[in-house]
Order: sequence, then structure tokens, then C-alpha cells
Amino acid sequence: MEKGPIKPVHRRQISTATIDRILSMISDGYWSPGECLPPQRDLAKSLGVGMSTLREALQSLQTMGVLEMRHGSGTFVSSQPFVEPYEKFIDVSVSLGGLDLEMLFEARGIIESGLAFHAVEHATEDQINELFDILQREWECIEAKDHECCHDLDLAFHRLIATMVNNKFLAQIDSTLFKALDQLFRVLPLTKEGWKLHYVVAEAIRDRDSFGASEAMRTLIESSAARYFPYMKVTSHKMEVQ
Amino acid sequence: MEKGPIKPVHRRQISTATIDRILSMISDGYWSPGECLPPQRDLAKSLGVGMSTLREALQSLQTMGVLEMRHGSGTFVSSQPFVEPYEKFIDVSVSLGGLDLEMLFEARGIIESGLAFHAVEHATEDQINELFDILQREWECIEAKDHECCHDLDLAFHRLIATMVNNKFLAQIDSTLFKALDQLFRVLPLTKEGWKLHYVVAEAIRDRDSFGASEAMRTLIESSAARYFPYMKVTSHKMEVQ
DNA sequence: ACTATAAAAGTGTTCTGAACACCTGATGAC
DNA sequence: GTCATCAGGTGTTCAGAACACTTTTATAGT
Repeated sequence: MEKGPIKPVHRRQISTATIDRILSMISDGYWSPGECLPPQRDLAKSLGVGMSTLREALQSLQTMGVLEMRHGSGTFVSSQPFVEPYEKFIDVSVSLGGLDLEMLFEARGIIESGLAFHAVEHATEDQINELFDILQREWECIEAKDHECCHDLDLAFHRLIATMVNNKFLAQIDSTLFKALDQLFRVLPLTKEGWKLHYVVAEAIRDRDSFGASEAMRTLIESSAARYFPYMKVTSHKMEVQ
Repeated sequence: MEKGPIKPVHRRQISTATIDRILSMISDGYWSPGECLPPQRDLAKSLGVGMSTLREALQSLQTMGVLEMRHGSGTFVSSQPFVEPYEKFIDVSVSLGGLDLEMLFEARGIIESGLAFHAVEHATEDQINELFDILQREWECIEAKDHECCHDLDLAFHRLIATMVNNKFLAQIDSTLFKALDQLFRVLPLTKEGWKLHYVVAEAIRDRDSFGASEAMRTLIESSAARYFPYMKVTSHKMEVQ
């Protein structure tokens, strides 16, 4: 794309205006993903703003996951945008009272059961085999009481199902929720009962049973939540796979 | 809370370290929601960083929705954290190729059908009456061909269901998705067929049928998506309410 | 000619100090 | 008592310099 002169910004809040300008320039294709922006000194000159102001904007855009600033190299448009902007401050939101744990568990239950539903139609044979392979290793870790390994496999189990659906948006949110809940209180080790629920989900996916997978996953998340909130009401409709 | 001396930060990336420090101070309750932070000049001094650096951190935190900077007044901890950080740059992510529309529709389908499922157990009689009231007005607007009004009622319909569940996290994401999809291509006007689907959802909620509500909502979103992507595969399992 | 080291250029990072803009509360005029 | 004005506090923007990291180029040794 040919590069004409960069139009300067003017508005009451120059910092915000600069963010919007850069955002729209990227949106319009002036800069492509992975491309390097001009040096900050030059860019500030071109935009007609001070360097501090420009940097405030760049920093915010980096927080959004749109830009990536590399010391000594340059400022790049993120080639893989939509990173985890949440992650960092979900726990802050919790502390501030904007969110509570049960809400996050509920959200995770909804998203994961939905993912399981859609995983049924997208899963390849290889992925299903991989799923059962994870299950196999989970069982071994449970018997060996290797909690660290259990935890990693648990994450792998959920991540694989999210991968099946191939929906970056939900996968990102789900991953963030998993990490947030994991961080807020170290997740309890996987039990044999939990493993059984994992197995039911895997079976339903293998048998191409959308509703079964969805329900099994809902039960799984709710039973997981119930370990932290014993008083929490569990929906627990019918666990019998159709 | 009593306030001891503020410990200075030290790390290679001072800007990032400052963000983390402030975030953890809020998380630890050093500053409460709605409270005013010290003047930037003083705070920079206390943290042992330059003012530009501090401002870069504050700006990022504002982007996250954690802080609110008011010109001439002060910098405040957001009393209602967890605002819409997504909204601003979802369209940028789309432009950069990180997200595509079908993915967003799929995400919305999953979240909304999950919300509908849970709405069944949380909905009050008043809310259900309100839902049918919206339905009534929708029908009138369709007959009058008042597209603007239809659009608003459509939004109200979905928003009310999200409200029933009382899950801010999902409600926020859902609302963001609605707006993003609405903005990316102005939503098509509500048809009588669409209204019928709305009605099925409302009936299922009234009858306290979780699965019916969930499935009806899935069908609704998918049929909505199908108007934009005729080639898109519609799951459309059984529409018959159990 | 090749490689390893050193220098230089390019770029992001941080700090200081100043001037400006906005909001708020105090002061004074009516 | 009410309103306008002013002064102080606070956020906003800018300019310039010094520093740190990375990449490229130049140099020296083999």
C-alpha cells in the first residue's frame, strides 16, 4: 500500500484521539498485521503530537493487544491480534466487586458446554483419539497422585475441546476463565469422580451426541464449582446420555 | 485502611511493572473503588518513576477500565469496573483477520443459548411479563414496518434475557457481540418468522423449559446468521420442544 | 575469504522541567 | 444571600536529553 502524508489529529483529548487515529489507520489497512510502524519520534512528528502523548496511546494499544513494542527493534502491528487483554485484570475486577467467583464458574459452564456441543460436529478422528489419550494419561496421574500432571492434563482436556470448535473468540475467553479461576484459588486435584465425568464428555463427542456432550460438560463444570461452593445450587438435570 | 509508605518499583520494563504495582495495590485494597489516587506528580515520586512512565501505566489502566482520569479533578479507581474493553477493538481484530463474522455469530449463539437455559431458573414473573410485553410491541412494529423500533425491541429482548441470568460477565460479552455485529453490517429488520422464534423462546422460559429455551435460542441466532451467510450450515436439530 | 569481535546506527525507554487546560473551592462585590 | 472572579490543585501536553536494547556495519584476526 502506498503511503501518503499522515494527517495530524486535533481534538480535546489528544491522547484518546491518537488512539482512535492509529486504530482506524490499522483498520483501514494503512498498516498491515506484522508490519512495523515508523519510529516513535517520526510518528509523533507526523501525527503532530508530542512523544509522551504518542507513547501513552501506543501503550494503551499494546494493552489492547493491537500493537507490540519491542525495545530496540520497533513497534509492530500484532500479527495475532485479540490476545488475552482480560487475563491481567479479571482478578482486579473480582477484588473491586465487579465480578464474583460463582459468576465466573457459571460463565465457564455456559461457554464450555456450548463448546462441547459444537465440538461434536467439528471433531476429527485424530482429535478424538487425542482426547482419549489424554484421558488415559489422566487416569495414570490420578493413580500416581501426581497433582501437577493432573492439573496440566485437565487444562489440556478443556483446551483440546475448545480447539475442536476452532473459535478463537470463545477459546480465548474460556482460557482466560480457566486461568483466572485457577489463579484465584489453586484448583483442587482431579478426582476419580471428576475423571469419570471427563470420560462421559469424551464418549458423547465420540458418539457424535451434541446434547449428551453439552450436558455432560455442564455437569462437569457444575460439580467442579460445587467443590468450592458446596451451597451452590447444581442444575443437574438428567445425566443420562440420550 | 491505613496507608504506609508506597514502595518503589524496580524491573527492566518499568512501565509494565508500574501497571502491575498499581493493579496489585488496588487488588490488595490499598485504594478502594471510587477512591481518588494521589496527584500524578506525588504518585510518580512515591513510586520512584518518572511522570511520563506513570502516565503510560495510568492510561493503560484506564483502557482496561480500572481507572478513570478526570481532567482537573483527579485519577479515580473505577467504581464500576469491568467496562467494555472489548467493544473498541473487536472491529479492529476483525480487520486484522484475527476474528471473522461467522465466528462471532457462533459465539453469540453459544452464549445466548446458554443464557436462555439459565434464564429459565432465574426469571421472575415480572420479567416474563415484560418479555411478552416486548413481544407484543415487536409485533406492532413489524406490522407498522417501523424498522428502527424493531431493532430497539430486538435488542431489548436479548438484553432482558441476559438480565434474568444476572451474570455481568456474560452479559457484557453478549452485549459487545450484539453491538459489534450490529455495527459491522446493519442488522436486517425483524421478520414475522424471526418474531415467531422470539415467541418460542419466551414460551419456553414461561414454561420453565430449560432445554426448550436453549434450543429455541440457538435456532434463533442461527437463522439470524443464515440471513447473512446463506451458505452457513445450520445445526437445526430438533425444534420440537420436549 | 571467512569468522569473530567491536563499533555505529537505529529504535524504544525513561526522566526532567516547563507550560497549558480544566475543575473546584474560596474570596469578594453586589 | 447570590453571583462573578480568582487562586490553587490536578490532569494534559510538549520538548529535549540521556539511557538501554537490537540490528547492522565495519574492522581485525585467522
